[in-house]
Amino acid sequence: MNMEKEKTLHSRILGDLERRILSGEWPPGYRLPFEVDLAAQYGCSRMTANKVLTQLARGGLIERRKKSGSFVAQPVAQSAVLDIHDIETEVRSLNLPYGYRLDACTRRSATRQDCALMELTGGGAVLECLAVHLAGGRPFCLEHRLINLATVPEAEGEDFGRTPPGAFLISRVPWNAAEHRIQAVTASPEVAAKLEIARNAACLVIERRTWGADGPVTFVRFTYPGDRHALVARFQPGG
Amino acid sequence: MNMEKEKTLHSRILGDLERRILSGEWPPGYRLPFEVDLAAQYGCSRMTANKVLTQLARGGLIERRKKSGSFVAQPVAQSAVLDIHDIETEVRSLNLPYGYRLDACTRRSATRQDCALMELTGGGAVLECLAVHLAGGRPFCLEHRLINLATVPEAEGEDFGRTPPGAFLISRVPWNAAEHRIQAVTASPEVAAKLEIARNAACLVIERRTWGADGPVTFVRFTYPGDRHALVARFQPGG
DNA sequence: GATGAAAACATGTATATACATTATAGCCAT
DNA sequence: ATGGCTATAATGTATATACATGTTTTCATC
Repeated sequence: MNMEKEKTLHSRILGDLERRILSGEWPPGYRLPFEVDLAAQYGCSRMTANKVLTQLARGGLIERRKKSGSFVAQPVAQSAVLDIHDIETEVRSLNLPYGYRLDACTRRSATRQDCALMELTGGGAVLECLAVHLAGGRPFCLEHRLINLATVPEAEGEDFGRTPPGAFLISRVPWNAAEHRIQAVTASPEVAAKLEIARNAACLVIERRTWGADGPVTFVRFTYPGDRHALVARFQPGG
Repeated sequence: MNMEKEKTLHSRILGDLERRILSGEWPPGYRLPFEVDLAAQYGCSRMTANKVLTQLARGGLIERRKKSGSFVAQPVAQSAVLDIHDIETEVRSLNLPYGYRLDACTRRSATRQDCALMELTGGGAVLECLAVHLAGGRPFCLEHRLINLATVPEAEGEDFGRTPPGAFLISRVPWNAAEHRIQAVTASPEVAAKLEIARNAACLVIERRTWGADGPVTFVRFTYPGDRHALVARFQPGG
């Protein structure tokens, strides 16, 4: 498991400090040596010590305060990194042929629910798409998407019958923030029918809200059959 | 949404390059200026340009190759950061009193299933705990945990009747890697009874495997009522 | 022309240095 | 005491420099 070679100076120091923190030798709240002292202890320059401490801080293992020093952070949360892939990629990595079917695509004024889902304030026009992603001819997941036409007016002219809106949006619309929400739900009769699974089967639901510089871009809800899909995340302190 | 002040030199440059990449002005595969050229364009030193490019590379937005230069990466995946909190913290942040009940705690030789769950190779002794976390007196989530006694021998003497094994492990055992697996499942009759939910209700299952320097440390499966719990992850390119 | 050595090149890492920023401690006058 | 000033200490950022590392290109030799 531990395949790091720690070949560079600062990665050796980083590993050493990480070990001290993670082993509890330096408990939460402990003040670690100042940059100059670390530099002296390891026989390196302050810049190198700074780089190490900066990375530890970015990784959330320590907290830095001017004048006071650097402290081991209280372990409030494990932050795991979740790679959320494009669905076509996901399907193809299972060695299954990918397919896509657009069920509906309508333009309308944003309802109150639309506004809530996209965290829209002003209202305006939205595009709503319902689609099914297929793997090996069978339903793989459902997509329910709202696109804010105020920030993505060019989406109105697009034909989403062949290419999923996700691919279009990823390649054409700049965005700078996203939020994911992962839940388990019981399949409604409609969802069960579309996914060709048993009624009341468990489904994994991933909702994503995306923002660009000009406000909300899109909201999308993916619904996967629960017994056929899992999200995997990994965590390595300090990366 | 965009609350960044970009006050330092390299964060301004970083923001500028990010904008160019995310807006599509520099498409995937595009070779960005060399460090020396960037330094010249922005009137800064090569070290500053290097820092910016290094951060972009860490964030996965670009890929760097010696001699060849730095290239905008193909957007293979959105990497979202998921903060997985301690359950007691999670419950208290809902303003509910936290409770905990240990249902079973047995020591045994690792079965084949135990080995598979923990990715153990050699076998050996394990500790298995079944517990319920309560919020406001009602079941909040189930915990099913295996502890590898080969790497955590001191767990055998612990009394997990009061404090959950997770708290003990987090505070006492060093670990350096973890993997999370998130799924939706249909509640079995036993699970439904323990969580006091309807039979066949959807549940969110989070499994975590943890490794230390000496091999697997623990495996834990948390089962939440699907309609009462969600995981939230956020993503900001470049952080 | 093929092969391999050498030069050129871009990034990777580390150092010494400088100055900016900011929180703390101590001091001084009221 | 107390309010506010200043000195100080630690981190934050940036620069110039140096050498290491790994690729690609060039070029001399066989």
